[in-house]
Amino acid sequence: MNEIPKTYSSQDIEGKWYRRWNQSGCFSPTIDPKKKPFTLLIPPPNVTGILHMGHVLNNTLQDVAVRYHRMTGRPTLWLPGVDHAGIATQNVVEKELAKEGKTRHDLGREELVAKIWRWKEEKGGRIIEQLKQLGCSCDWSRERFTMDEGLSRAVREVFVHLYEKDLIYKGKYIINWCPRCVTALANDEVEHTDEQGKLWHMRYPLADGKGHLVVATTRPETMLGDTAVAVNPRDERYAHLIGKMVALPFTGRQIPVIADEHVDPEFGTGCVKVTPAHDPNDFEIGARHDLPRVLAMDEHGVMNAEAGEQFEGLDRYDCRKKIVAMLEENGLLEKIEDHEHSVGRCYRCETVIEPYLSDQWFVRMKPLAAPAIDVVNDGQVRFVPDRWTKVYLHWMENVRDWCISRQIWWGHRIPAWYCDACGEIAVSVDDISECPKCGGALRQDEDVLDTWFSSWLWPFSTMGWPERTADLEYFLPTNLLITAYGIIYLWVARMIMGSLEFMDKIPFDTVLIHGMVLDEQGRKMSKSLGNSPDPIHIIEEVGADALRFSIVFNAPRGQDSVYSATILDNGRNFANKIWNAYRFIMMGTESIEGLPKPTELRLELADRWIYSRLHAVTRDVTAAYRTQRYSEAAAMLQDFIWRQYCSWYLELAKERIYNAADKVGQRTAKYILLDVLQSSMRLLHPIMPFITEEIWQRCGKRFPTGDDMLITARFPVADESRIDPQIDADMALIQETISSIRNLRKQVNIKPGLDVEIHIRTARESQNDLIEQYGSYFTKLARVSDMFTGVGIVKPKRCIGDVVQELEVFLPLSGLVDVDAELARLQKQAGKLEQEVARLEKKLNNANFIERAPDVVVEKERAKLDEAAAQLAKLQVLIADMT
RNA sequence: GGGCGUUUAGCUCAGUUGGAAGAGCCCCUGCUUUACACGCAGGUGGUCGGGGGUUCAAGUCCCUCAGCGCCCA
Repeated sequence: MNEIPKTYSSQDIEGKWYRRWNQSGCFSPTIDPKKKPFTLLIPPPNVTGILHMGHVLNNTLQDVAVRYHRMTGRPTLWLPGVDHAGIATQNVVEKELAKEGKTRHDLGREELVAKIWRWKEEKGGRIIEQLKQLGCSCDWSRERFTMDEGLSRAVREVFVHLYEKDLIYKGKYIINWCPRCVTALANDEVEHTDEQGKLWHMRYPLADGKGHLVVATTRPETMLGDTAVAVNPRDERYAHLIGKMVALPFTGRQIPVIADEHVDPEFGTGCVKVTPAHDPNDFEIGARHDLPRVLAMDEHGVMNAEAGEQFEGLDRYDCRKKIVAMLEENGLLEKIEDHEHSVGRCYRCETVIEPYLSDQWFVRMKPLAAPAIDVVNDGQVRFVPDRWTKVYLHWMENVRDWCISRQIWWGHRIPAWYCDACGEIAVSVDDISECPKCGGALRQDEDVLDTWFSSWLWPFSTMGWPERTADLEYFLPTNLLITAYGIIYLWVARMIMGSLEFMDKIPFDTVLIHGMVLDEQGRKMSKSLGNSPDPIHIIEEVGADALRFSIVFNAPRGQDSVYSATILDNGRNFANKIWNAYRFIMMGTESIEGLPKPTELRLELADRWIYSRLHAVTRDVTAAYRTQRYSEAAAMLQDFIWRQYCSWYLELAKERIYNAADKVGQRTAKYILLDVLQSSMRLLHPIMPFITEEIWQRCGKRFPTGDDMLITARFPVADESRIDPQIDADMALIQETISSIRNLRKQVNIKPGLDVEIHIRTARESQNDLIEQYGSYFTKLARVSDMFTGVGIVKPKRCIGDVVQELEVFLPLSGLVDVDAELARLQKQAGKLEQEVARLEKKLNNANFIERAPDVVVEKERAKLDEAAAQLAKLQVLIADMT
């Protein structure tokens, strides 16, 4: 048996098991109408994505959920896929083009799209392979891509459906515009940071020549697009100005002073310049007051003819300089203040976003939001932790229309056609070439749809919709969605709306929101910072199991978690510990023939105790898995396997394993070691799938369970009748006494190999019986050669002592004792007890406490006081004897 | 500006219905004990951010202040 290596090596094991699982078909559920399925949808990663720590956390949690539920016998589906990530993917390919000195316009639309497809086939979806290395048990036979034929069909169906219901419209609106990428951006593609800027206070002369007013702005160049000045209607300072005209400097235009509720009188001067074409708030003010929209800039951020001759052709920042200089010259600059404000930048190229008025397609969100609010309010869809419900509802109740068009080529082209002859706009699921109205030629809209416009259909498009499929019938609504809080609005909320609109069903009933993985400095891990370690390197070094365990252990429910290399030690060490427990059992039980029947076992205290603990941990871990408290499950299992099974049970079992004279004892210990190990592997499998499968398979040769593979084996069911408080208490007394003896030995530096004599004064006969019956435990774990126990036992003359529960433990000494050190130890212990006693006495002397606290609590406190007082008295005797 | 979260051992963080605190890592001591030094045994270490309140009793509920973080505007 020496071929079992001393150190666990994940290298050969992980790939081997992944292939076997995959080949066995167990990742694909069998549809069984009699059984309730468990279904989980992957948040599709980008086709350009590579695995980072956030993915590791997100997908490990999903795999834990999936593996747990699969083991409970439910047909379990984890439906995987990737999305086409419009802007990101096109950018990757355009960058390659740029190296050749070309732009997309050199290739043309068709060729560029073909090139991106080729890139996708060759290099895209690498993350899928990486998820496999992590151990994700997705049903790869159902893998989807948002630009698959079926999903593309779904996108068109939805577009047409919404257009026909007047829920999609085309219009001019302010959107996030990147002048460098020359496209609209989704909200999530804009990164906001607080930056130090300036607030310019500008004087706008009144048209009647009677003075001026002052407006403050962070973007002076936008004044060229101003079409009004707004004040709050309740602001008495400016009431007299409302309705007057202002002479807008440098433009020759006169603009009105208007009153609008949304103006904050406290901000700046209380007068706000209104630029409807260049600011989202101003756009809304403009809409309310029917103001003209002057677009003073082109799509590249360069001032256009509307800006006036002297500014046309200037870059927006050059224009800003010029405006400020001219204001100064003309005495129109009141003052400049430092001002910290939020600046939006393109997440890809970091160019400052320009709020920009342009022609875009929108989805009307209010009508879709209403039912999606209801299903959350009435509990059909539940967020975990609950506080995210408020975040969701707040967004939903203030939802704005969704800009779905993007000025790029990679994605679902908008299925709208324009007839130049008659001006008709036709929308169609299938491509059309003739105007349905006049028969004239058509040209298709150049834009593509936002990637989220396909992602929001994910719950049903992946299952075959618009076809009516068996999958849809069986698996929808799905059960659990696990995702980070960053995409509650962008994805989660929209899926709820989409599913209700198109399927008339909720997409899932539980949404588990987890935190972000931060680096050691508390920063979000991101590609641009380059602060995420490569999880694949980690897997190659310590194994996926170690990574998974560490990350789950470290990620409490709903909180951000910090990743650093040191948290990996925990998982790696734990894997190694499990491996060595297995190794010992195999080596130790090698020569023991066969297995006893359960009825032939001769159970002793430690056996009953480890089963009591096993059933308790099974109960608790089951509850944790079911309620998505995965880090708690990890902690409970580590404590059970390491602290209880390895440190106590396994050590105690050694005596019987090595005692060939007692066959029954030997076979009993072997049986229980194997039984508890294989049960533990079942409990731990969802979190550490590879090592548990490997060990469980190897154990199975000696301890057959009838199951083929652990991945599909039954998850243990707790038998609470085997959780025995009396056994637990007896065992605790012995454990504490052993710890006490070890402490005493250490106190006087007795060599670990040396046997000692121990005297124990007990409080009751039953305790004598217990300790004497299990004297061998003391021999083994505390190196006790002779033990004297009894209620009336005399304290040895030269000894040190300790108090455990109601027991007094004495260790006789032959040599000298360091009296001072020993006194210090006892006095420290006594000091703690004195505090405890004082505290409890105070409490119990409080009439209010006795009167108002529940009787059980009072009784408990009284018992605590009795025990503490008794212990203290015994310690004081020991101290007195020392002096 | 609005909202949410967070502040517990040197570090990273647990702590489900209120009954005086735990883990991992670190640190100190001893150990090649025939599973494991990625280990074993023993040990040090916390006025649970400050203040106030409710309660017989608060890390746990309420108010307030401060720091940090995130989301929305």
